[in-house]
Amino acid sequence: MDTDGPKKSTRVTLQDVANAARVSTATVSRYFNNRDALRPETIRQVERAIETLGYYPDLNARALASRRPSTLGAIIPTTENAIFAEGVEAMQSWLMARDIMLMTVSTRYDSEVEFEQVRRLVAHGVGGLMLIGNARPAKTIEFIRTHNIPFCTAWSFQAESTNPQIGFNNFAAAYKMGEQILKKGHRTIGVIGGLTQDNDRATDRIKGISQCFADHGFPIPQERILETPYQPEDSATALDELLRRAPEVTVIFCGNDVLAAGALHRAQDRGIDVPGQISITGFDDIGLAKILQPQLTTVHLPHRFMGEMAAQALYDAVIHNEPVKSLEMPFSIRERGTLGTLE
Amino acid sequence: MDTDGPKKSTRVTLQDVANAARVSTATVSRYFNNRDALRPETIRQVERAIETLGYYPDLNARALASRRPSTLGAIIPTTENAIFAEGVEAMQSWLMARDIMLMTVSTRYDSEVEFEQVRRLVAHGVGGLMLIGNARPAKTIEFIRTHNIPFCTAWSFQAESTNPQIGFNNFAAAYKMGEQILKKGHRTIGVIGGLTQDNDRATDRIKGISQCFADHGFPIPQERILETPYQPEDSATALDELLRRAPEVTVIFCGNDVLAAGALHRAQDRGIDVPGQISITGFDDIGLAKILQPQLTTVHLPHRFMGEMAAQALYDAVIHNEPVKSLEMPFSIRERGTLGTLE
DNA sequence: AATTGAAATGTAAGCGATTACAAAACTGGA
DNA sequence: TCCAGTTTTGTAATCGCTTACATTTCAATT
Repeated sequence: MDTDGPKKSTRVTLQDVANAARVSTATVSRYFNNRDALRPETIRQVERAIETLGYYPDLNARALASRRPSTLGAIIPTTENAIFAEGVEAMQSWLMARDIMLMTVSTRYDSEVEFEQVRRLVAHGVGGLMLIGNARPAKTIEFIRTHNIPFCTAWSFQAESTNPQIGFNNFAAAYKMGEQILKKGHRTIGVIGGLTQDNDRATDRIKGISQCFADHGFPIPQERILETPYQPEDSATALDELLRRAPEVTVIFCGNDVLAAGALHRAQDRGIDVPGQISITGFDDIGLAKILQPQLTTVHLPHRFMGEMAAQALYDAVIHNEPVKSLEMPFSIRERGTLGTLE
Repeated sequence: MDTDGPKKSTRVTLQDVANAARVSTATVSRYFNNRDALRPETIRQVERAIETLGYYPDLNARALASRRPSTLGAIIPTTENAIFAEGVEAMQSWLMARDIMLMTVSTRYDSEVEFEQVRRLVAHGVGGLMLIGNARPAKTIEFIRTHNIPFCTAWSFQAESTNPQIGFNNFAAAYKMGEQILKKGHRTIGVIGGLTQDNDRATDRIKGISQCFADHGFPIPQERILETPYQPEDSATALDELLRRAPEVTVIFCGNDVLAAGALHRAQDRGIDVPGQISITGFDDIGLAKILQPQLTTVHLPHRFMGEMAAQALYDAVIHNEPVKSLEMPFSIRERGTLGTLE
């Protein structure tokens, strides 16, 4: 069919450099991994050879020979909204500075897909894995443990979990937001949460707000708690449903900022003033929160910091063989425009 | 210097499977790569061995031995807003189904960083690369070409570029949006574009809208064209500046949806009705466009399709040694709420 | 039963690196 | 000058896989 000759991109190898520098491959290898063991004179020779040949090491071959992985994996529910982007980006930068590549894949919130992705990443040789949250079929963690791969979960910190976790307490954060809401005078609340199946973050957030209101004497009736998929449209629909069921609510606690955006949007569409008639709160504090009109009152999380900590933990585990230890991240409420005071 | 003990996660290897199945490693390898060459009987044996041992191939070792890469790279300006996320996600899925991993890294819109990332990905052994747009220092493409790595650029299609491109004509799309704006009766326009340095998309979009208005007899004065970084806050500031310079504008063309969101937000903050007093248009049609209130009138792009096409092109190049051929994607205007009619 | 060619399998040499271990080249006393 | 101890370098095995080539197996002919 085509006449493009075979690709002969003859890679420059260690051997080539060794030849050019008139030393052995071991010496060139040492140049990269153990430079102190070399005479300055030798270093210069090798340096020159590398320079003129334009050599750079094949990181996969290195990983194979050294039994030291050059990649880590991050498995997140979705890349299409910003919730995880910032944290993963921070992770990536941190690792990259140490010559480790982060392979990021997504699961579309499906734990079977997640399992598949774990297998794939392991096959691709990642030395460690980061997963989101703790809720999933046992086989996934079993698989990882069986293959002796360091891992941590993130975006969630649950005292009861045995996973190494770099995350925050979703329950407590939601509880705190609840207190804030109560402080503003609200007593009648509706909840639009994410799907709780295999999602401990969604679950804990709903639990947190529920517990808070119950503790203060205003338990939330079941029919005022809705679960909905992770799309603004779904959230908009949920808002309609919620107002149908309980038109008397004065505030709506949303499981995350995207849901809050959808609810806010629909409310405004229906001519409902926010926060005049109804208040709305979000969770995560992604960039979106500040673009909305009014700006979203939401729970702020240290995404970048969390990403870096996860990176570091995994790195230490893979390179220095340290156990991954859990770390609880702080959170805080960001008061902006969507939570109003009720006289 | 620390005493990190050796990691002893004994991997199950081809050899192990071969032993268990009482065949040679070549046969087991054939099981994966050339199954037809095997007797059904043999296939079953190998299958059983694989099953009981829980074996899965080391994709890096395979890539090394077969000289067939198992990874591709995508280098995008940012992962933190959704502009590229959807396309890259589609790319990823497409490739994953073919056992190829996509390594995605970001440049923060810095072409030096981009160059570094290219080097890194190449060192990590990617078989092909996707970059965004055509504007960058020559050395980057030279480097890629020198190393004989198949590549394509995306999100931009320029007749004058010699790169293989899987993208759309930003100039034409902006021009078309201009016509739409004119059709609504607007004559006095302001432009908030992204930074044009090393960014052909931002450049072409500004050129497109400018050309359109000029062609129709309403050339846009230089002072009504602003360039701003890629953050909603910057765009908000730009809006202030624009209204200071030219309070008479009736419509603002924004270089992308994020900028449009920022401008919209600020306008509303200032009590300006959109689209009553001022119209705003976006570009890209990311999820955000439909969350805003009112929804954004913007240029719709086939993100997923583009991602898949890029994946396919690169795949064919890497696996079947075909040259990467350019492909122009269609675009369309999505009329929503932020572009009003002027009587 | 012998022959033969195709089909199935095995042997062993890489792929591009790292790293025990061995050998060679320096050191500085005695 | 010689020797022991340190540094520096080289040799060659190895990582987990693929694949050219060699060998064996087997069914179909004669």
